[in-house]
Amino acid sequence: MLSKKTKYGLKALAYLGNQKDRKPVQISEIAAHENISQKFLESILLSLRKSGFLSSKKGKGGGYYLLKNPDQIYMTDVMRVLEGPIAMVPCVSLNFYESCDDCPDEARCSVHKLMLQVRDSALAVYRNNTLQDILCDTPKEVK
Amino acid sequence: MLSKKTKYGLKALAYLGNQKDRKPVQISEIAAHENISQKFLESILLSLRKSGFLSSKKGKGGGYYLLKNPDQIYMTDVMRVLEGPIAMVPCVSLNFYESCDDCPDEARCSVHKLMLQVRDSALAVYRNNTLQDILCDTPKEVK
DNA sequence: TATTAACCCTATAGATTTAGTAGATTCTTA
DNA sequence: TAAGAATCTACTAAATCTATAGGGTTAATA
Repeated sequence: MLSKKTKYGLKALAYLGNQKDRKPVQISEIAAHENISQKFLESILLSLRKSGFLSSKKGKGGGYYLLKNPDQIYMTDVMRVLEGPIAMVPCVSLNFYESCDDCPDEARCSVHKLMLQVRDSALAVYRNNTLQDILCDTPKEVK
Repeated sequence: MLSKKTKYGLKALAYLGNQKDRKPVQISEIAAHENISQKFLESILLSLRKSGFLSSKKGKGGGYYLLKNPDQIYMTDVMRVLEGPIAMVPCVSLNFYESCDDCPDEARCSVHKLMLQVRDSALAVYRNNTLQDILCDTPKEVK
């Protein structure tokens, strides 16, 4: 299951991506528009800022804004920050690899065999989508 | 993340699939061989039996055995029983659909747009794999 | 009839998720 | 320089999920 953190994070990024300009948007506006608990969203936006997707401005007229163009923001990176590993088991993870302590031989492990394929297929989707591609009214171009 | 239930369930199915015949195999044997908590495995095998993948025999010489040939056991079905929905959000689930109460328009939802692709790609993998395909020493045939 | 092994029910520690609360800090504007 | 607006930080808490343990019951076999 996708965590609400990821779901809200994606929605917030999309909301910012749909803005005409890059003027700061307040947390309260995003929260209201996307039906998100404001305080929860606050912590999500913070982690998106710390990982370099967003920047923020304090004080009056402040808020959050995208640091890059939507077509430069890859879902692979966003998902890894919000949801964590793309792989469903650590032993097939590219960025968060860990061997299973209960499994004597990865090469002969059924779970490994299957989850490797699942990881690759998910990765293909995330690599093929930028924030631009999932904005509303933006039909996905076939590459 | 893949739950241990699913991981153990897959391993148990694979263990049974690797047997030469279909004689009942005891829970204790599978648990020992695959490093699984016996009690936990018990409940997993029970749910696999109730969903029609396995059958069991009580008493001496009893145990669990596969009801079908490994090449007739599709990962799509196994995953749905063990892990639940294949989709990461209910609003893109084929078998467990639920609309999001916080989302006014699915067609214009970024999360929906992305997760639909992820579901399809995962589904493609699960549909293309039977238990036979993930057994050890069984190279996956290209279809 | 004794043994064996699946079956079934209950409880629980621990982790994770999803927030809510309170206050501090920083920036902008008047 | 004061006031207000907004982010930032830290602590807490409820709710759920996960993984496992315990113990008694039922059915099959020898």
